[in-house]
Amino acid sequence: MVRRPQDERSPGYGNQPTPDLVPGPEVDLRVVLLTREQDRLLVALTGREPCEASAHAIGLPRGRPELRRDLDGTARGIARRATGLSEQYLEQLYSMSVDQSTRGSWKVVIGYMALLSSGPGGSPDVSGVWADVSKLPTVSRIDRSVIDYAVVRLRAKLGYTNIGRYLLPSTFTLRELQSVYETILGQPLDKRNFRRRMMATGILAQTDGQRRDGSHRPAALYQFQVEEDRTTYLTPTWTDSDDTRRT
Amino acid sequence: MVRRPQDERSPGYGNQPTPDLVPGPEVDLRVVLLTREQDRLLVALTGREPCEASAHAIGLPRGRPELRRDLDGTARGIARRATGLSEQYLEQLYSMSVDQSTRGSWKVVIGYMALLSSGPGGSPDVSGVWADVSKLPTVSRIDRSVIDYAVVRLRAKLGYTNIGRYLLPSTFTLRELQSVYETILGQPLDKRNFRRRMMATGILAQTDGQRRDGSHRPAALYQFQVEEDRTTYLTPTWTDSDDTRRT
DNA sequence: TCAAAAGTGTTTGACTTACACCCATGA
DNA sequence: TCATGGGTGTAAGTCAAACACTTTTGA
Repeated sequence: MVRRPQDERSPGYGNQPTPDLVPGPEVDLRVVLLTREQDRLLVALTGREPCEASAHAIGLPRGRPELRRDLDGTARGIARRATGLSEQYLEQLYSMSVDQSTRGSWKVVIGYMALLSSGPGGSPDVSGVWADVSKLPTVSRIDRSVIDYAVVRLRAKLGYTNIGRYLLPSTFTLRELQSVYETILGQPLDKRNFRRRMMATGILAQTDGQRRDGSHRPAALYQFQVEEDRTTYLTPTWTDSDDTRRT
Repeated sequence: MVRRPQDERSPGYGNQPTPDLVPGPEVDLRVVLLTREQDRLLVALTGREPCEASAHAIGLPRGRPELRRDLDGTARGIARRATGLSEQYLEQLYSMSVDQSTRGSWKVVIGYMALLSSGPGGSPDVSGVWADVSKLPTVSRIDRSVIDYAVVRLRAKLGYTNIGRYLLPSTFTLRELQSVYETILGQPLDKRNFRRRMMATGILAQTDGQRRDGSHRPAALYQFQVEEDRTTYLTPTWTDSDDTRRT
């Protein structure tokens, strides 16, 4: 209950050795670009340029912040550069500090997840390879952490959002939608319960299209009716704006 | 299905004007320190030093990354400096880019949430003020966003974790626990249903202590039995380690 | 007519909600 | 004895899970 309005503990930037003069850590963005193909979840990995300070030949598309773009814009640019396409969904994952022991400093790595629908012709092109997330090649520990966490988030968000839609083309069969869920969750789902649950959301609309896929009954094509309500995604929303006034 | 193993799009840092030479954005940490007192959720706000580039007299405790500490450690240091106590729970919220239009650049603001239990003597001390989150004084738009998002996250996590425990002392009555939930959710809860739900988690243990609080029946004191299973918190876990080898 | 995937309902148990009274205590 | 908050149980409804057969089509 006692409250000293101000005391000798220093507020704000503290009293360490004039921190205004130290340069601050580097910021490094890494994007986990995910797509789906034939019941596998694929992540885009690009080659490393020989000069880069990485012990691994391959890793997540990455980049530094660009002066004329905010974080999301930079991440989008990295995704675009890797695939030539714009992603359908982008979400920031987490920022972590990475020790650069040899330099006696560390940097901030900001992870992003981006989802890309597999078009009718299979996986989109990428300047590198699409690797199955369940059979990853050797990548750096950091890249590995970011990829693992992206999958954890994606899996969790399947439960309370319609994030799966961003891995599908605009029209799709219910079986394809179910496959997205099964691929990400890593377990089979009951067809009837799944269809009932999806229908109960009220955002699926049957089109009059059909897909003939073999010597059996064709499947009805569906589409999502409305744009997603982003508030259910529990991602912050703000205007990217100034809160300083001087200089 | 077509995959070019490598093509002319540049991987990695891209071909923009030698980004290795630009200094990169500043990194700025802000901590939403929350505690609970008498059915109000309080956030710690500290005074701004006159030289600081803020238009507001008061705001979230903040700081720059420190060379010998990682992000979480820095956030903990900021919390400690503001309260003199160590927080019970710390979680990174989100990183956002903030336009510093007047400088033609931007910085990265990394938000943290920290929870502090109100001790037996009321709110802990703070070098500043504890403000009711539902009646915030004027703070910067960024601080406001970070605070709002912290409350959103806290509210969401009440649903699937026991995060509320970090706002309580080690022993507490069920009524106090319920009050934590009611304060954060902003709505009253049914006493019987709440108690049943809490008991069903199996992590509450009744102690043989009691609390006499007025001219009525004393309440039994409880405590949480085990340390929290952090995997339910959906926060990434990794070893803070090197992934570079050269220089 | 056969193979293969599409499509369709019901039953059960678990969980959530709403709701009202007695209990122990100090003043 | 009264005022105050602590403590308890049941019934109804909703939601999730398990489960099997018929339909449509091309070969």
